[in-house]
Amino acid sequence: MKPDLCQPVEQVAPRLLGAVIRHGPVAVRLTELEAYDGVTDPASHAYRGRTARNAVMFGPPGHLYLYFTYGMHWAGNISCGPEGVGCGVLMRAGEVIEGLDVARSRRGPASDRNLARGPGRLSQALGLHAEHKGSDLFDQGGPVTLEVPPGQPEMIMVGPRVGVSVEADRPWRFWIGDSPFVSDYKRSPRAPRAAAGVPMAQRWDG
DNA sequence: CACTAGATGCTCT
DNA sequence: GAGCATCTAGTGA
Repeated sequence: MKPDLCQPVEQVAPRLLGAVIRHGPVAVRLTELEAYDGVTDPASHAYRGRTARNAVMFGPPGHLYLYFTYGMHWAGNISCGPEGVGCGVLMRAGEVIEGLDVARSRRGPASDRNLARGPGRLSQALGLHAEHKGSDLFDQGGPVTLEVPPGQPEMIMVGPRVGVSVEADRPWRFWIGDSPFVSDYKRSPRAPRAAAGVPMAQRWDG
């Protein structure tokens, strides 16, 4: 089924936990997602307006926004919000559930737990790169597809996003509470110290 | 196990 | 030129 990706992005992100992204033989069940909103969120690539890089986020919802960072990693997002609004959900981690042999060969010596734990690793395990920019994830004939099962995982957790230097306390990271296929929290060294009373992880109740 | 330094190149200012 | 929604390999315990 195709969920409503035009709800507020911090409501869409938890809704997509448990979804399965597939590229060829490799399928990954998403265990950890982060919301980025172009209007209210200075941590979003879309906050400063449309550019060549982030244009996919301003396009129709349900497309793949891929960006290259740290000189060697691709990170994948699901574009959200109506056309003209730059929102996205970062796929931060997942569990490889099909195509393990292919995923392992792409990931070298990594353990199975680390095959897709982290945005760069997830993209590498799936074999995503420049040619998949902008793919329609809900086009069954396209190279990369997303399948969202009805219902939601039992235990959803929420806490601040990993690695952002601004808005580092905003609790817009969501993950499946009992999954081992989830990142460790790491605060950006450039971010100011956490404000008092900000929980690193708490149960999410939609 | 915990911690950290360095790699590496695209994007925007 | 600065910054980056990261990752790996290395060290030390």
